[in-house]
Amino acid sequence: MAQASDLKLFQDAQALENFTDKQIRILIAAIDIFSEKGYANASTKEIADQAGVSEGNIFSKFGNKQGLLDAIIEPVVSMVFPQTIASLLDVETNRTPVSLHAFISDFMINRMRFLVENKKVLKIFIAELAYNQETRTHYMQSLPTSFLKDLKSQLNTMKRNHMIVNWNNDEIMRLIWSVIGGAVIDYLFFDRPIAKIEVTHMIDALVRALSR
Amino acid sequence: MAQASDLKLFQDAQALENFTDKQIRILIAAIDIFSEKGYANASTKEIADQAGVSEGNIFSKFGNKQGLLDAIIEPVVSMVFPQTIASLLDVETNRTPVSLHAFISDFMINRMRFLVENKKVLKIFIAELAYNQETRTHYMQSLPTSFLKDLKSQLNTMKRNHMIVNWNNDEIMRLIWSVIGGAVIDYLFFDRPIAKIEVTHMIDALVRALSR
DNA sequence: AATTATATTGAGTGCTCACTCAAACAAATG
DNA sequence: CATTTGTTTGAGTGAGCACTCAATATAATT
Repeated sequence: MAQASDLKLFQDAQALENFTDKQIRILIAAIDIFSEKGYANASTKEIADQAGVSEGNIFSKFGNKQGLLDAIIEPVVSMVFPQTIASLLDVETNRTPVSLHAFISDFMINRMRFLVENKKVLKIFIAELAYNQETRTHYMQSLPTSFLKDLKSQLNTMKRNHMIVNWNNDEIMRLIWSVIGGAVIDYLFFDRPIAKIEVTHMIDALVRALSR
Repeated sequence: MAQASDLKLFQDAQALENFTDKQIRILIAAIDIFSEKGYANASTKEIADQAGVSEGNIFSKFGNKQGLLDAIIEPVVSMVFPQTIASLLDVETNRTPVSLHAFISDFMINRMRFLVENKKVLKIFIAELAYNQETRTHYMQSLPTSFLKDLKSQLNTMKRNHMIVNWNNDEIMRLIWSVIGGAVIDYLFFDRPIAKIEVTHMIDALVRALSR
């Protein structure tokens, strides 16, 4: 069911200011339908009907169908990565060098909260990434390099202090996002709730896996 | 680029016997195009052109567009899971109880080989699973319960012998397929090759993470 | 060679789609 | 109230889509 709370990300980004009531209803309906059947399988007529507005209204505000998708996805990429950096820097300033456990649990808890708050929108984003090469390269190149640099310098410090395994940074990062991603997909696509104890387990597992 | 080797799975399944040369070319073209832009964004005209056949030929053999997708995906579900069972039973008969390391490394190496051999077809399958709810429930319910039962009984044995952590089986299995899946997605969707050393690292990481 | 069976063609069909645009409506401003 | 500015409408349009089918080519059988 379509809900105004699916717009959490837009509120945070103060992106709703230039939208009328009807245009917001279009966004809600589009998020709902895109997340159910995928962008390519959704028609603008269907979205307009569910939103209770005329089809033309979609185009006068968003230009075309792709513009509607972009309006939904843009806040994801413009907020996910900066927020993650912020959370990392926060850990870093508290303790140096950061403990592996603190590093991983902060990262995980932060991202899990974000996930739950933006379920449908993230589902659309992930599905679209899986679906075609163009979208993939387009959005991945916008992944800020500063984000990756901060993460990697953290890992390098921990390696120097013999706190973690001496793998490539890419491998370490992949292991972390694999474990998070597995739970995310289970939650988003197979409706399996994530219990608190499971998050604890995943953190412990990652700490054991990466400790040296 | 479209290649006959993309049909590996079909050869294994002896599924090519009832196909003519032109129909095989249709399959190759469809695998190529579906994996690039997604099923919903591909047109039958486009597939026919790339295969160098008439559009009608697609429909006389496969009935409709969905039938073409089914013909591509069916061998995946009918072979992936049975093969995995076979590999597991193979480990089991060699040693009882199986060592955690043997269990995980057999599982991983087996699945990695399958992955590399069926890259494009798996990409289509995964993307379609991500894209719409219907496909997801349709294919997941065909996941043989015997497969899961065998896996879980293995895990229970290892738990009884205090070889692994005392989590829910679902959690343990999710951790394993998360780590594998992360590498799979990196390989399939972001074209990152998987080095041998990385597989070793992943196996070690899982053993450390799950050992008790 | 004649006949039957199967494979392939490609122009044609109806339908759905994203998108347009002139007109109607509403809100704000002087 | 009059005018401007912005919003919303919905019938209409052309393009592209999956799919049909009668005709033709090819292969198999007798």
